[in-house]
Amino acid sequence: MKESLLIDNLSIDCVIFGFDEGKLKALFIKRNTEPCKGMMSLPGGFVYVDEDLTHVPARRLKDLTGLKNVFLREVGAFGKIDRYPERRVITIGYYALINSSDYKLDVGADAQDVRWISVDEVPELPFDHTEIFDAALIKLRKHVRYEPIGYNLLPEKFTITQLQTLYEAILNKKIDNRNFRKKLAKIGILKDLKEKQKNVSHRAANLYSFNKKKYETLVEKGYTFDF
Amino acid sequence: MKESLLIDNLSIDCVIFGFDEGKLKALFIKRNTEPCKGMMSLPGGFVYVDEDLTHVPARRLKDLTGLKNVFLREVGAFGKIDRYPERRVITIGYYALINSSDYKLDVGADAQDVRWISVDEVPELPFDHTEIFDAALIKLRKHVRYEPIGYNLLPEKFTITQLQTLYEAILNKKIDNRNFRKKLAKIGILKDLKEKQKNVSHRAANLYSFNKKKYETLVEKGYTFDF
DNA sequence: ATAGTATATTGTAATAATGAAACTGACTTT
DNA sequence: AAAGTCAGTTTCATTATTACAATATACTAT
Repeated sequence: MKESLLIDNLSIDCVIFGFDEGKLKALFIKRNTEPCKGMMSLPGGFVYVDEDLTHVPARRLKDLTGLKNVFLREVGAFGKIDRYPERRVITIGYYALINSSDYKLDVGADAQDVRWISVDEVPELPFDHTEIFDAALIKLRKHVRYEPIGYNLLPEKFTITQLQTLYEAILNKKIDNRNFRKKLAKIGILKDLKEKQKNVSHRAANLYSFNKKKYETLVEKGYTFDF
Repeated sequence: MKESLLIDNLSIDCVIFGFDEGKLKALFIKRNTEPCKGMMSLPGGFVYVDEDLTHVPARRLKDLTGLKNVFLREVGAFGKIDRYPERRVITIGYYALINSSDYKLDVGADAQDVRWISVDEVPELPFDHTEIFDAALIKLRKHVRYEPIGYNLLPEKFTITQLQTLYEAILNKKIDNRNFRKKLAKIGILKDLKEKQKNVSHRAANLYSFNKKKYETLVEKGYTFDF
């Protein structure tokens, strides 16, 4: 049985992004302890003395959603003197990208304390969580332009239209479909699965997956993207 | 007299970049306490309980170089279990850009414990300082491509050739002079000072300064750079 | 089978950015 | 005054980006 100590002045907070119904959303939980009991807030946690810092958000994600090997990026350190009312606590913010179909919340009665909220409908948050959330969204928007990390928000197999809708949701602007496809074709990091969508009431779209190998080769060669 | 407490499990470390003799350099200090006494290392420090986190690197810079209002960016949090041998300490890395002509080290005898070292000649460093340094350099290279932060490394008045040499040093590649000038002219964030270099043994170059106002206007309009 | 509906997919012309060479300017050194 | 050195401009060919609309396909309803 694990018996390690928590470091009580250092925490992490996580902005967990998902993509559903064509919208970019984030996962919030209702606080069940004081201070700020009852408010929706970012999932967070403290660091064990015998635990690497980067392990903490991964552990928290696993506890909350059951998901392992989640895509995680650091947002930054937040350390204003009075950010946490009880005592001096410095927190490290992270964002995670998950495929929300891997983690559909029960809409039943018991799940009231965990909610997906569209990023433009986020309510008032406790402590400096609004600042952390805003910083995470800004970083995501920057990162997604220069690295193909958006795939982490989609299922294994996806259509080009889904991918475009995702980019439009994150960057909050319309993208020309023909140019988008041309750019993707040129970069060549999509693997054509030679499969079609099923059970759709219109022309079925082709399915693709992300070609990670190809992407890593390009990065080594110093290739740079810009969506 | 200030009598506040240091938080002993949270520190900051600073990669201080300067540009001199056409080379990108960083400032290192020789440790005068154990552990690792005598090794060159990144300047760092601990956080006071009544001090905002972001104030710490600014204070350290001021103590070390006398410079205020230095350009500072966060690199990230470094929190491996055994990164610091004595006890569990998590550190936040920052990088700073300073105009090294504002802070010329005495090359005399007393300054042996502080040195500018070219970024491709950095020696072995204690703890995880190599990791922090590498991360800082990677971030600088990324940031400099999308924001005109390089100006912080140059004197108030500079020539376009100096600016180009700076970019070449940071990005470690040759840039076409004609296109570099065209791009600058188009962006229009340089203010032509209508002044010339003096005491040079060739045609004197025109001097410019950075037009911060213009830059901020462009950013508001959503302009994006790519050098 | 046919028409209707909804989404998938494709091409072309105009414009802008880039890369490369040849030339002029201003000052210094010999 | 001739030669050297770096500053800065002009021009042109090549390549990349942008803007823009018609056709193809799969399914549904009749």
